[in-house]
Amino acid sequence: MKTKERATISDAEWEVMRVVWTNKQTTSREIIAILESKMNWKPATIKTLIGRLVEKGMLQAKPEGNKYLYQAAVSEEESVEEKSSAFFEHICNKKAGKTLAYLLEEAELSFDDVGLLEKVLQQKKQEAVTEVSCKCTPGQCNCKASYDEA
Amino acid sequence: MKTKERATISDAEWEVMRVVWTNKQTTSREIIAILESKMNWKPATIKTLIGRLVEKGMLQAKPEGNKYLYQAAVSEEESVEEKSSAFFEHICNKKAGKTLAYLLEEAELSFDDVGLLEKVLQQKKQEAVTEVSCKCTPGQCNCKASYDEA
DNA sequence: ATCTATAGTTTACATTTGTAGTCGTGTTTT
DNA sequence: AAAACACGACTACAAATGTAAACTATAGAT
Repeated sequence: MKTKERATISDAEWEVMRVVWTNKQTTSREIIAILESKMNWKPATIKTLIGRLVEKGMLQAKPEGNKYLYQAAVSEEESVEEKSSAFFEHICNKKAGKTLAYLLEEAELSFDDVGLLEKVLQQKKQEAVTEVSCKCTPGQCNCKASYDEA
Repeated sequence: MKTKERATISDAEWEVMRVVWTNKQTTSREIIAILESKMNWKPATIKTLIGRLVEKGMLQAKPEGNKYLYQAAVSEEESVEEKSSAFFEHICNKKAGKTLAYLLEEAELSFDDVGLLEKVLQQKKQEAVTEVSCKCTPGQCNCKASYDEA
């Protein structure tokens, strides 16, 4: 049924991706060096993850002598956005605002961040609606009756 | 190594939880009625998910005659927060602000939401720092050299 | 009292994920 | 050249997840 959608990056694989995203062009040796202690993984484990990421098309492996140079085939932004969107699919649209407020509270922000957020928020204020539309399947959220919400 | 952490709610299971969170007290019949068409799941599938959620301690099953009344054993807020925190562990602290800005842009917000967010943001402005501390393992983000960032 | 619809329990099975060992083959070192 | 090593490929294997059939007990219908 699935529209041949892009495979997802698992948590363990994500650790590897972060290394590759950080080091544009890297080797398995370097990835292993960076993750072995942080994750307490055996080199073999990391090799497996690299292999899977290549299979999934998330990593590109350029032959370099008898080994490979790895580089990301998907951007970090793109991936983060995908993962976060997936997360928001778990909650009702109407709860997005409150959830964002929560995340905001939890975050450590710089003045610049706050500035950026203020700007975006100002913009959102323009497009703000009186009532966010709930697209949930009946029975999966309590929005349908707008009057039963404060 | 893991501190006997609470099991997680998988995506499929999450669908069931949403029904239970919405209907404080519910029956498998109702859960099935709600999800069968939305998810294109067979009743058996939903029964399995319910069973697993009970095992995991996410659902409480109160005997009611020969069947059960199900209710959530964990709150939706708590669960959403856990899932979102897990997500933010995937990115460098320094990127949290930009990511939030992205999420904000993507969200459909009401005036109330904007108001709430403004309030929270004002508060964050107080506690804002000049530079967010990066806690990443070297090699997993580019923050270490604060001067190589604009 | 019997039949039947139903809810829960058990079993099933492929895929994904986490975690890793082994093997073959070049590469580096001595 | 021989030994050691490094890297990718292949294999392994348990747990989690998605998906569901089969079986069982039972409450309600007739």
